[in-house]
Amino acid sequence: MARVEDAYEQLKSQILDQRLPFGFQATESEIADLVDMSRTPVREALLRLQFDGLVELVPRRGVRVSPVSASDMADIYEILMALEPAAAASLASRGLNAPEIERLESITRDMETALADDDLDAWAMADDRFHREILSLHGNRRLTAFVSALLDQAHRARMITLRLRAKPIASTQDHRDVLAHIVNRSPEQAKASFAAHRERAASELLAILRDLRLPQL
Amino acid sequence: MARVEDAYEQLKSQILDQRLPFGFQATESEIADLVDMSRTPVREALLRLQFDGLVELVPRRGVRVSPVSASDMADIYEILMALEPAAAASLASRGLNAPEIERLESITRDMETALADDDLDAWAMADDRFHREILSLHGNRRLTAFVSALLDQAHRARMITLRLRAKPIASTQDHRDVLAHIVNRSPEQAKASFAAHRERAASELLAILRDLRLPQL
DNA sequence: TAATACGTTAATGTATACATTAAAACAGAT
DNA sequence: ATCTGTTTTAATGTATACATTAACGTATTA
Repeated sequence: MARVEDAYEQLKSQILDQRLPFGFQATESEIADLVDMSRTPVREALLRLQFDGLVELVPRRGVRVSPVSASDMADIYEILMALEPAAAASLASRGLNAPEIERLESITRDMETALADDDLDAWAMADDRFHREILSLHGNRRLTAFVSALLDQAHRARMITLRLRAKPIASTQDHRDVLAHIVNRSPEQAKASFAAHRERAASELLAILRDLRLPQL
Repeated sequence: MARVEDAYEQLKSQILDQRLPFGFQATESEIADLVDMSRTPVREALLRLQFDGLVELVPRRGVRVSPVSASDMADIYEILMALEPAAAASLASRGLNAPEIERLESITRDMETALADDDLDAWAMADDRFHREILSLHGNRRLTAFVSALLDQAHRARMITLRLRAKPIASTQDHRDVLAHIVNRSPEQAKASFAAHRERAASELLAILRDLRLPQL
């Protein structure tokens, strides 16, 4: 399934970095031409992207890159606020070994460095890696796959709002706190601080989306 | 997409009621013959079932109906324990109108009746409907779709263990409690009782699976 | 002019033919 | 007899041809 995988990755990365912008529409044949293969593997890749929530296969009209509305983002953050703190608490209660701690430490340091350097792209990347590393350490494959898809869906909106808000000093500190609670094996505090982290992120993001009058990006 | 939908529904129902048992294997062509259509729509249906976690497309060996191991069930219940209580709390905090309450009441009564009649199949069906109705009332489409898939995955294991355990008196009372807390608009209590409900269900189920030495069903 | 009915078009949905490739079977050699 | 290399086979992966059908445009009529 090299072709399917290839089409999937190409299209996904183009959607995530907005080379294929919100609302972009095309027929299956056009997409097939775009990635230079037949409709069959392209269709399969598009179905996967639809499951990921990144495109919609609109009957008769072709494929549309899903817009991300404020209400979508609210739904997504609601789920993240339930799942991620639970995963963090579980990690805190099982405890991490030294290399595992170092992985999270390293990502957190990268984030702090990026913040100090005012490198928002690097900051966003480290932020993402931290969240994904927590999932990966937790090890529930279903949870990882689902949350990962949600993080991808949120990605575009976050990149848009990243430069429209104050420097993410608090968020960076949040990560530091969450990590400390996990390392200290304090499940309840890890959960609470992660929930607070997401709650802040959600309310900031939604406020910006609404202010911009971008209910539908 | 009538064919895809048809194949998907046929196969899904056959998997859920174990006419296609755990570990059943077949090639795409055999499945296509089974449902009397070409491989194309069948393949698409199988991909959906794979996303649902009900089958695995094993390269070169065909499609296999996913076994449900104790560890899979543990993963599934862990997610349910984070998401369902959150949904119940959210419902409790927004409040339900009369017809919405009546829907949940009616399902709960059905469950109590089934328990009194010793009709375990009817009981299981009402149990399932209660959980799905909570989701549906909550209205987060992503959450509904995901949890719904998890409930389907858990279905087979639950049906196997249903007759191997004591009558589900406590679970029935749990639903009654959760409903009361939602109606009373007590989010924290709704969340706590739902979590307790799932915790009990999970530990009973996992204990039976392990006792039966069915780590892999 | 507006509305409706009909024909055309273009997109997906489906079937099928073909290419690719991994596994199995077999043969030969050590 | 076993291991290895090769051949065969059979399954998926892919391309393509075809069927179906919804949308659009056009023409006719009220």
